[in-house]
Amino acid sequence: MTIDIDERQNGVILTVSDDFDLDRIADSGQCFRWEKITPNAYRVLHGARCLRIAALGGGRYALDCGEAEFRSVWRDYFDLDVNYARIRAGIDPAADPYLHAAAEAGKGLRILRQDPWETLICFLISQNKNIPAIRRSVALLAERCGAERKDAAGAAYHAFPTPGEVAALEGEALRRCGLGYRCAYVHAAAEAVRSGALDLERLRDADEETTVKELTALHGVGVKVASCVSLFGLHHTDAFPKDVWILRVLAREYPNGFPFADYAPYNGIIQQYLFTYSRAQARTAGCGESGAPLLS
DNA sequence: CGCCAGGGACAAC
DNA sequence: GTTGTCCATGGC
Repeated sequence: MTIDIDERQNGVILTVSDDFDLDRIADSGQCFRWEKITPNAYRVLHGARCLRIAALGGGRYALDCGEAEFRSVWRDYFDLDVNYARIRAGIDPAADPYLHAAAEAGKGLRILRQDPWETLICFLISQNKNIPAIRRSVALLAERCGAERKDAAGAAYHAFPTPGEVAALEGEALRRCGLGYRCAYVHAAAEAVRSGALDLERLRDADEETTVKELTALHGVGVKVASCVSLFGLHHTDAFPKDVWILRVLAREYPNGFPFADYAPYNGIIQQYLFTYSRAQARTAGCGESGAPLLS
């Protein structure tokens, strides 16, 4: 696997030999602030930053940032030092044809290294919402209290708000972001991070048991949301969030249990293939499968 | 309109 | 430990 950078006048040209499909990542339910701006380009909002990235075909991408910013920020964010094709190759099609099909269908997915604070708030908001509704609430929150900035093209965007900015919001202002009963959860989490009572950076190198224990101490954070923060915000690639779609797959395809030992420490990446495959199949199958009961 | 959503708190067994 | 109910709101 190789990545190459070619600096141009208004950005860089990135060439990647590994899995990297912008549409698959944007629709994977791990990030909620990617905006599709043309059929093959996105505006990617990450913390206080914004990047335009366009797929040119043949593993080439145009990014509107300088080489230094690419090396210090975006290379890490897109997880470009991890070889996803090699991880997919570890799936034995004979041993698990279903997972193999899911990984083939999900080829191009990567687990972004998002900011843990932003990830915590996004997944706190995510509970009992569908993905379009999560996007909407997160965008409203950023518009409400995130600093207004300009991207490289001069277009405005809002930075993801800081813990202090969210903690300072009045209850009514939070409620207008469509947060419903999650308002108190979001406010308390912001205060915990602002005050230092919760140190997310310290969890980067913590084991999974410690991570889940500390995160679930927050009101409104259960094991599933904690696992999402772990996987998408702390890059603990073995974390395995179980939402309604994954529970459905586990019940239907793995009635005797999922073989986690076979894929450690990449069960989180495997989980992402199963998640997107499950949702894609429900959509193509029409309304038959999607409403199926969770068990049997 | 009714059902569902990248769930979790809480009470009741 | 497991199960049922409720939560506020929007997508489809």
